[in-house]
Amino acid sequence: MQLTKAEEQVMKYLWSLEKAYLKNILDEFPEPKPAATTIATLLKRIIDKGFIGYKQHGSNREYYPLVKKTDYFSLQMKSIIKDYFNNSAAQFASFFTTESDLSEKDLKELQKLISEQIKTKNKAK
Amino acid sequence: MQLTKAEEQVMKYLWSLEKAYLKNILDEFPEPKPAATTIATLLKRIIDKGFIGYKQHGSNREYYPLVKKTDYFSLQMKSIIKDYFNNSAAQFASFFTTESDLSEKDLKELQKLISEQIKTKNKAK
DNA sequence: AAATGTATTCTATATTTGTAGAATATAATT
DNA sequence: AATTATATTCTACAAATATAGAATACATTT
Repeated sequence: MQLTKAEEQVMKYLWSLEKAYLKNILDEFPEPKPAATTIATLLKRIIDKGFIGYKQHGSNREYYPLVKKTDYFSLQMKSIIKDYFNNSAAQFASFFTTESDLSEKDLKELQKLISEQIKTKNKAK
Repeated sequence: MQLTKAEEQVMKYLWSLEKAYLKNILDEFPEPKPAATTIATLLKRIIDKGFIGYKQHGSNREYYPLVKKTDYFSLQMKSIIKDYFNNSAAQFASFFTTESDLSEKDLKELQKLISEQIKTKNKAK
């Protein structure tokens, strides 16, 4: 299941905090802050969706992500690639490298990475 | 402004048709098709958001995208990269190449593309 | 133990989104 | 001219989402 925008925002704060009490998350929000009950509602919904867990400490809970940011991100990417590139990661990659306007330094960095990837693939054989 | 899921679906059909009357879009939908008025409502909303234009032909309209699919996609990517990669396309690219599990053939293809990119960059100097 | 700070749950409302019926309008067909 | 096909607008309602007040509960401080 997917997170809504508001839920995602809470997730993002939690990912950056790694673990947090309601208060800590509320503190992250810029003014005008939402009501604490709003955060509580969102936390509850995110828990129901299985993205957040918690440890009970007295009457409070210490929340922590159950899904890694990169994993959640991967899902989003897959959905975009499916929608816009006919499910082809290669097609996406080629679009991305030509359109993203990376600097020469970035491009060379990328080349190195890809070389390593290819090496790893060959080793696996 | 962003499109909602239902609006995006209509956009996708319109992108693939390039231009279309309501009927043509409706035809693209698989069974069970939505009501024609539903499509009409969505079209109107998308027009208000500025993503679609039209030419009036008698009482009908021939709709066409005002935003290219790749541009719309780029916006989505930017938003994701901003959210998950601290606004660094390079960071994203490196994550992507290591995580996307491209085939060796795809990787080599990518390398070629990037080489060309670098060449183009150098020419521009 | 009373007061205070914080969190949680329950409940509720406003807004946005998805969906479509009814009424209306125009063009093409009979 | 009447009928039919199609599209459009207006209106409406249901579901999902965003937001938060009221009531309640526990822990800490006084």
